[in-house]
Amino acid sequence: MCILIIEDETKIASYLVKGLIESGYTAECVHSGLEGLERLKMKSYSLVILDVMLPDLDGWDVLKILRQFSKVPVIFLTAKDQILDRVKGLELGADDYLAKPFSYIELLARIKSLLRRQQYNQENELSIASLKMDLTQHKVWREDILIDLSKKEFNLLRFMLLYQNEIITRRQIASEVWNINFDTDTNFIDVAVRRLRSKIDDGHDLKLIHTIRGLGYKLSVQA
Amino acid sequence: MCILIIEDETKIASYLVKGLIESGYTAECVHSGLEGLERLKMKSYSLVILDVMLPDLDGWDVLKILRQFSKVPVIFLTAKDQILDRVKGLELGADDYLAKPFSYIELLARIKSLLRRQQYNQENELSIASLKMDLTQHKVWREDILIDLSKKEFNLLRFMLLYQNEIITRRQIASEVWNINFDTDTNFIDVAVRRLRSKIDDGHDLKLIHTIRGLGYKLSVQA
DNA sequence: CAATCACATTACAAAATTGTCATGTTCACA
DNA sequence: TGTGAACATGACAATTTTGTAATGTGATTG
Repeated sequence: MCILIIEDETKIASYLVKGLIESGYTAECVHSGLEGLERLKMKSYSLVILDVMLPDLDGWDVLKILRQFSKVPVIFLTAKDQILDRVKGLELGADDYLAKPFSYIELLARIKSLLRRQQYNQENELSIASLKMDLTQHKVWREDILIDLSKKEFNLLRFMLLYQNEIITRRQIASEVWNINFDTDTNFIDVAVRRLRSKIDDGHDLKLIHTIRGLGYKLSVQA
Repeated sequence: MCILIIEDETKIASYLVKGLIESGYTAECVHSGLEGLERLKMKSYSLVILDVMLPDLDGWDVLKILRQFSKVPVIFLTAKDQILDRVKGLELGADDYLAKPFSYIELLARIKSLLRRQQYNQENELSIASLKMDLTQHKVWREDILIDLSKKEFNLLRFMLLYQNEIITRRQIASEVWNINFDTDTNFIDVAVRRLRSKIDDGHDLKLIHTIRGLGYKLSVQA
């Protein structure tokens, strides 16, 4: 949890660093936009607090360049009555704003909430056609409709998505999804596939799970 | 899915770009280490194919600098009999190797597998003390021992981890984990917490789930 | 074209999950 | 110190998930 502060007013900067460290974060501070970008390229931070008024590049430019290589959340510090600039910042991809002078308590609350949102929303998606899986939230949609899958169904579908457009054998499925590395005489995989189909393919014209006779199954748009 | 090729032999480079594009990837190519680093700073790639023999910086140096700001998977192209260098590359964080001359089919297989591993392993962890949760793999450990949680138990624990060190009320839990936004007269949350405790705290001296009498619960090291 | 093989489908039962309730325990305060 | 409120715990039942087995269906092959 390291926070980078880009702020040229040393009073404010050291006040922030001190406060954040007391609050349990690691905090570093630089006093110009270029220095800030340099640091951000070399090290990964959890969050950036960025002042608009800076000696070399201004905050907007820093943000614009930053967004070309990083999605790190940014809290902007703007002067009191630059409300109009909010639009500008939003377009560039800042995540939050705070007008100077600001209350430390409020800043801390925003940091907390931003880090939490960040952690939660790190999108980690697998998809094919209209089928989407969010690995982090453990959710699946077909045509944007949320589908409730059981644990085994979810794991099976994740495996199929990972190997989409490739034929996967029952043996592979048994090994990866059930951790069973020998052949069984039952058809539990067929049944599992059936159940998955009933949830993601039944009622749709475009089927995604295809049977490859004699080999196994394949998740793909075309059979 | 954009792949960056850093390779000074233009013949090999253009052969690779052509092949990868035919295989459905987007591919870009630069002919020196410095150029490569420049690109990698400015844009995010899914994978890098990096030749060891380069005109300015050699592959090892490129990798060393790259690893300071990026975790992008790298496949190394080394000359035939530099087996010893494998160790060197491993230490620096390369993900795979291929000895020149290489077969395109083999390269493609390695790319596929690397991208897959990458997608699967994007670690997305929440943790406190010896308790770890991997959101992507949907797994939980205490003291590195895997713990099997039910869906509700997992969601409850995720919520607690997200709000660790803060007091969370039954009302909040009901809302976030059960999507119940009114008060019920039953104690189902108490029971759920009990079940979670039995899996993550029972048998450990250091308890992580604390009751805050009159308010709710708190996940933390200190009560 | 019939026999067989591979897979689909359904039904059933075992196991796991989840919510409810009754009862036990602990804590705070009178 | 005793009493009630707040919480813990264990038992139960409803529900869901999961594996097994029997039967149905369609494709392939001799």
